[in-house]
Amino acid sequence: MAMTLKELGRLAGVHPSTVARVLNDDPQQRVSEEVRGRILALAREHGYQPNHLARSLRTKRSFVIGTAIPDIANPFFAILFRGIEDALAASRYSVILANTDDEPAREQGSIDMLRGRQVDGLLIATARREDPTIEALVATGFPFVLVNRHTDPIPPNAVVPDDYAGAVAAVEHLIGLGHRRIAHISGSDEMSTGHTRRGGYLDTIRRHHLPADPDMTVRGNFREPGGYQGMRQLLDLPQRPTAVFAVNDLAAVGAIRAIEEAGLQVPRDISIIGFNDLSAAIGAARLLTTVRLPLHNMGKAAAAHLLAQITCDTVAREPVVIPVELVVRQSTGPAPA
Amino acid sequence: MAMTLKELGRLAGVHPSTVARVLNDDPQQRVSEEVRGRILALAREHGYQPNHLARSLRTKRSFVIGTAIPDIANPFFAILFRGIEDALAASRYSVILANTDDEPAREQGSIDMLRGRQVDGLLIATARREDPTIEALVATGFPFVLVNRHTDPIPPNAVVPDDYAGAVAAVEHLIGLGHRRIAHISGSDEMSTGHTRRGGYLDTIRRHHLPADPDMTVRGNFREPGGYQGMRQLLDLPQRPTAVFAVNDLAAVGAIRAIEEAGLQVPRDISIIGFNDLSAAIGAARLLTTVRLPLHNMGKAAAAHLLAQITCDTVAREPVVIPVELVVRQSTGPAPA
DNA sequence: CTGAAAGCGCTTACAG
DNA sequence: CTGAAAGCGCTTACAG
Repeated sequence: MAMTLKELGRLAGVHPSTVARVLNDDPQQRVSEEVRGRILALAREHGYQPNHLARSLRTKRSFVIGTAIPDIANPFFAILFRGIEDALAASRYSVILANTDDEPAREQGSIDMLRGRQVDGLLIATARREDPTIEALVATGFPFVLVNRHTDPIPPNAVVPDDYAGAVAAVEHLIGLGHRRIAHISGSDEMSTGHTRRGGYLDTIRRHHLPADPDMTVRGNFREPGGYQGMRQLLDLPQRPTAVFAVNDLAAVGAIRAIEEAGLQVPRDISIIGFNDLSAAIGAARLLTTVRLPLHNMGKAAAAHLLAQITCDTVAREPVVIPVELVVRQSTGPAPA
Repeated sequence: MAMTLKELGRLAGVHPSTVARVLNDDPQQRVSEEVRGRILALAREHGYQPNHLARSLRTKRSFVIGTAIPDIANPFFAILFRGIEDALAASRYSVILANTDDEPAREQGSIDMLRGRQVDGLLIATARREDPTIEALVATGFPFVLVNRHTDPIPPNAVVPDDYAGAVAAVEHLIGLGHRRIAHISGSDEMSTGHTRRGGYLDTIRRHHLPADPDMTVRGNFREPGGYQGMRQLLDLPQRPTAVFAVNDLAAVGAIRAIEEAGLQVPRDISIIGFNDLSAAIGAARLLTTVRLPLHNMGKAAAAHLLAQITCDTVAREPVVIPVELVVRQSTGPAPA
């Protein structure tokens, strides 16, 4: 049986509301030192822990944030989530996590569940560019922020990577190395990340008047097997690319596997560049040239953005676009002669 | 403003308790079809979601489980946690996660925070063999289960890998390949996993009358850099081992990196075996011989064990020991002549 | 079949 | 400086 204010009041011989005042350090009204000391001692002795449920019901603030994530077992989202949890814990918030496996019905179900649990706000990493669930959420005025992926057009309550600049930097790096047949293993066009990176790739190819052969873009899925399959397709082309921009590191790792299986070498025969820089998490990406995204920081920034919205009751005016940075390692090199 | 029972009652022209009865499908007392239909329609129309806070306060069941994890960004714990979340979600429980970074003070703080939030039980993946925080928790009678790591001696409310059998199988595999100088890169002896695996290694070495040189056990830390450093130590030995049992896959990957950096080859010069089988998560472990632990299932089993304890109000009589299985891949081979 | 009331453990405006 | 009361949104035993 957990200790309550009422019981503590009984033991101290005072009214429960007096106990509440000293335990909450109520700035309005002073309590005599004698009573305060007695209560504090009793609370410590019995290890009193306030019941957050009751407090939340009364104050209408739960200090819990809900997070919808495609899959916490994916290292990308695990690191993002760690950033979120770190920032939230520092502000005394807790987080309830729901995995959606990128199924729209589960995104909807998770958001309903989380709101039923009276979370103070939502961090959503599952947005598709067209997302009726999120459109409906906007209409309710409930506080939330989109992280990593945004709906179209980008709303002010979003914290996302600079996908476009990153894609441009990646492709220009390859062009700078002399490559002209540059392919792209894309993600899904339903997500802003996949769509924007593909756009950056295409624009850069065209701006440099390189061949924009439709065969040079193959569809992956943000995961290792998608990169592997995509690369196999590219290797089967009559004229294969000399360089590939993969939508993320996992796809790049899959592509490298396909290349090595085909008896070719990276970067001697084909250069590969990824996106995110998960080298610290996935050993296979240790030597990968990539576009570094400060993932843990992006999580912290998203949490901060949401807390600002909740506590200041203001709506953000601008999305936060996280800068990315080219990291040249050993998977890219000069175009073969 | 969220819809409440009271408001719904007002709209339907009935008492709030009647609304509660139909929405909760109260089996005790029947409600007329007419009233029931009216209420159901209204609830749907207004998207009524019950307030879990209020319900939990009243019923003293929050349907929330607290989980203490060293670091969700570590793929091992991310996969374990995914199993936990899957099992919990299937039973309509939510989970609040706290990262402790293996700091005892944060384990204590997390458990206090979680209990303050009135979770129905705790899943603890941060136990040390001697753990005053957990000892104190036992004394309170609060429901919890230890997962992956246990306090000593192993309590009934634990779900852990068969560390001992796995270590024995790993070392016997190496012995079967003809190795006699077999080293161990250990984890920490403060954790049951590290301690038990080291015990299994030593016992097996001795049972087969192989040299049990103290230099053959080096201390790692369950992570890649620990494996790397440990292997460097082993390579510096006057007589280096021909095979190494690493406490887990991450350490094994680090060991392989050290071996390759030294210009040697796996398994031609040195065989390496890991533990866990994270090959699906970390590409670098793709070809690693290891002891497979069904991690996702262990998470599910731990959650089930806890839910049984909560709903049946019975205390488990036996710990659950998850069987492990040797997976032979390409990092182990015959001892060099 | 439905209403009225009590109470979960807090917070907080109102008295005195 | 402290008490008494109301109320957050539910559930549930008690009436009728």
